[in-house]
Amino acid sequence: MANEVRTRFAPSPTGYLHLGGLRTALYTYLLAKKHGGKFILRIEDTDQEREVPGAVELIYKSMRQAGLVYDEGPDVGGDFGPYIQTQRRDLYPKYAWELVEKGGAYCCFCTKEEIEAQRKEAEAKGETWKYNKKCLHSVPLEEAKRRIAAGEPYVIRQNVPTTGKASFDDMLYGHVEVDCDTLDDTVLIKADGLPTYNFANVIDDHLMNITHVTRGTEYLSSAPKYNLLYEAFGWTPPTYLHLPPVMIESILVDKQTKEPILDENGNTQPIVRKLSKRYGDPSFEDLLSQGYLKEAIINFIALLGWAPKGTNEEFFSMEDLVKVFDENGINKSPAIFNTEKLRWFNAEYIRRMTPEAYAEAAKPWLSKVLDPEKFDLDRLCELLQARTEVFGELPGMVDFLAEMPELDMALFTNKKSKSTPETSKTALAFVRPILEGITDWTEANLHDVVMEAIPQTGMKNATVLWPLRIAITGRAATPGGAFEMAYLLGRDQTMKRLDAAMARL
RNA sequence: GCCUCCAUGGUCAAGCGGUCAAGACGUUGCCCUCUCAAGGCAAAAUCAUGGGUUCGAUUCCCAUUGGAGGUGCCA
Repeated sequence: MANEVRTRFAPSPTGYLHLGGLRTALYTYLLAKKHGGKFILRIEDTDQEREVPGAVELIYKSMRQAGLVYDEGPDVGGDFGPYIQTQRRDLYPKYAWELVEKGGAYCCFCTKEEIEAQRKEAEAKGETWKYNKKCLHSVPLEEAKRRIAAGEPYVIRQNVPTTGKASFDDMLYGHVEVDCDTLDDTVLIKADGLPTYNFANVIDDHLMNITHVTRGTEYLSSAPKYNLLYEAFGWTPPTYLHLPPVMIESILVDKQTKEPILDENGNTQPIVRKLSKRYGDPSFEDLLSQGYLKEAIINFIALLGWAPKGTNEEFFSMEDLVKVFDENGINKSPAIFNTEKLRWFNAEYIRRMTPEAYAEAAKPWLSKVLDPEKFDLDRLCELLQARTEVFGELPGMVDFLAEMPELDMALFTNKKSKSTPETSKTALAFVRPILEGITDWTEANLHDVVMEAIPQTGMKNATVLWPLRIAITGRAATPGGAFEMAYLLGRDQTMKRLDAAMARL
């Protein structure tokens, strides 16, 4: 399989997998799978200072939960391992030296401090800083080797041509070309001996036979430089697919206090920014724990900045996505994460569940506030399914069943049902004995008996039923009407709450 | 500042020289109705601006404006 497509998702373990990363992983997976190829996970942990403990495990977990099964990776093995860059550390210098011998790179003995000073100076003058190739010109290779042998710290820099153009071709963005003189001689091997991303990605992608490189557009402007590296090695560059970032619209807040920063008129200021953990934007894990379905999240995230060709269909399982995915449908500009649409997708997936599956998913949430022994949770689930957008909101929707909330008497005044405290008082006085007379406390009985009696009052149904529901639930909105609520509460609770409300009217 | 990329409603978007410029979310109204949902129906809302090219531009080119990214011994 010489032409087998091999893609890789290569996160650095600096925290959880946020939605932008998840989408990159998803597209990378889909690209491989639609060609029947392999999807590989590689951990890019060459920046040891930024590494967060436990982040690697969290990545594995998130990938599994999302259904992004990788064919090769640190915890599943493969023929091109190791798949963690720090475990490949001995590999990189060898290639770097090969490049040095070929003239594509050189040793640099300038210290971080010297470089920093130069950069500051250039910045003060408003110029773009670029390393001046001092060590390339002033330190011959033999001398460099001697100094290194003597233990002097050094880095290896890419030797970018000073003239001409560098370019690459992207599946989405097409041909991208830059003047070499705008490019800096970036560090390939750091003083700690580890490679920078700039070098490691090229080496590893080549060594792992990666055919398609997918990554964020933050690499778009440095990609020509990577191609220079491929050329210097005499390697064929991979096919590139750069993906725009995912943004979120929020309000401007203080980074420390998280308090909104107001403008001169005292209003909050809307801003669009990249999704980030720093501001507490939800990760995949967060959304799952809030009660979003993974299928809904994946479906939503797939459609964020991408649309399938030739169809208006919006619902796709992972299998569907593999079939229908087409990189040409990716939008080139950043997409804004829209919580409303995610909620809708989630609600829609919930409505499409079988009642049994719904009940199974909902009961743990309901049990947080309701004793399963005391309530007919199956009936409650039936009522709740069409009203559930996010499972995490369930407890707040039903807690009034467990305990009667503080009754707001203003609720007895309602325009639509023509209710006033007076009509409510009358209505409740009328309904109470009827309810009390019902011995078989079923929803159907409650409904039939009360509905049959209402015409005697000369009031419309709502004028009688609105106050009843308010009296026993204390809520303006409930997941069902007066009869459903009365049934769920049971006879004792219903009568008790009714009496308490009547006493106050 | 410099470099790269991008630009259709509030959001996600279809479109790829001739369309009354799809669809979805959200919004608004109506219907249904014992509340809220769900469901049904309807509506408002988009081609950033200015120049070209063309018989004809949302579509091609240029500029402007706006946005994103890069400019690290971070990825």
